[in-house]
Amino acid sequence: MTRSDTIRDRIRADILAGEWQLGLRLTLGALSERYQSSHMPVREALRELHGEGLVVLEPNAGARVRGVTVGFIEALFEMRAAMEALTARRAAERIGPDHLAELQTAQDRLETHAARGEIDLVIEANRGFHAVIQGVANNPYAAELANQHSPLLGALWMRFGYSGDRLEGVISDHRQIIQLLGERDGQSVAQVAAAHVAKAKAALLRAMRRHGVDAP
Amino acid sequence: MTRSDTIRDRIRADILAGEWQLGLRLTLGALSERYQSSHMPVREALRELHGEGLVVLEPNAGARVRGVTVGFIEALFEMRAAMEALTARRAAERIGPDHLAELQTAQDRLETHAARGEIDLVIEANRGFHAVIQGVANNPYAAELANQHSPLLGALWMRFGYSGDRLEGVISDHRQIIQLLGERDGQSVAQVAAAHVAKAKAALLRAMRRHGVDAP
DNA sequence: AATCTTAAATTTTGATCAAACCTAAGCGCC
DNA sequence: GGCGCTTAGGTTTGATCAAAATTTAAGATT
Repeated sequence: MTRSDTIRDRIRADILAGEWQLGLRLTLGALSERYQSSHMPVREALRELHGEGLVVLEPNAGARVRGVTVGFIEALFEMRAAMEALTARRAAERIGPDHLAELQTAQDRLETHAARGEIDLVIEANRGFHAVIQGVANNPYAAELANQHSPLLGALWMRFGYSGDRLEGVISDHRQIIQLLGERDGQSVAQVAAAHVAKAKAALLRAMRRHGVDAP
Repeated sequence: MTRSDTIRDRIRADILAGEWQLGLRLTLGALSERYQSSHMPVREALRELHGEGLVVLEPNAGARVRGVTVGFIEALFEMRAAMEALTARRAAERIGPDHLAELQTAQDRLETHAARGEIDLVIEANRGFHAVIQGVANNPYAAELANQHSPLLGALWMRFGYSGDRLEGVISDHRQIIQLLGERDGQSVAQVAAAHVAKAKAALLRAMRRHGVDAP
């Protein structure tokens, strides 16, 4: 793990923790002092975060914090819903028994960790579940695009919580997705996948409001 | 326009021109010599191109060219189809007479340039048309994501051509989209928008094959 | 002869320094 | 007194150099 990577993660965590307010200008001097490094790793970290959407860059004017607002979250999840629906539909066309077994394994792991309340492992297992579907869909570039935001999403869940009833919903959705993929019902699985993401959006926004973020 | 910006554009053009083959390792030394600069602007340019999807980065292992293959183009346009459908549906919910007039103006400009065969201005006007729809949809972050690849797409069209019958198809699709947005028929406009992108994908792939790129 | 180890060369990453660029405050001029 | 220019401060961008990591190749050992 390179230095600019760790700095990127720390800046992301600080933004999500509300350390800096929306639109604040992030200067290289301040950041490099805060994280005890030279300017360069900070520069690269900011470009990475720009790719994740957490930071906006303007030429010759540096970087600004993009606030994690309700509008931002809604946009992010709407995009994800569209992508997941697409991926699920494609996966339904190509899935076979071996892939179904793989999917079930990922799901079993997720449920085990859920039962034990190991949130971070649940998040990781969830990523694994969706990675299997992406693999079946055989569209590596689409998967890459969809995963561009996964560190951000993981950090959001860790910060704002992953409630028990949310876990139940995820598990039931996943079971339904496995079922429908097995029946190769692309139309239905696309709808369930989109709804799955929509539920996640609602749950996250609820949790954010509970933490007093961006009330309206 | 900063130096890393121009280098970014030149690298992109060189990749699309087939200057380097798929998977070739791009070393900082070679690139900085080729473009007569130091390492740093090249580094930033490569990170930008990584965001566009033209280059893959691995820690401590530098950058590799991602070939503009059929699979890559298909993935890119499938994502765009999903996004455009989403945006169009949202726009249908919110559009008003003033926005419709704005859209018609953009379309008129596109048709004027098309009649004169000014391809580069057509591409620009086309971006304008879709920008209006994105504005109406009022989802700036989704728009940003969708536009992340627009320099790449523009370069692709410039390189592989924009045939006359393709122009006709674009114009007719756009007219239909305006019509359906005016009727606030979100369901239909989403379908037309998705089909619009699908046609673009087919046209581009045809043009690429004509140029002998990635035959299968 | 093949494989593991080790060392050299190349390459990426990080630090420091110089130059170009925006921002803003102070001064003179109308 | 208000407006525009100039200059000074700070910030981003670019260049150069040092250090860490990786890859390549050669040599020794089994």
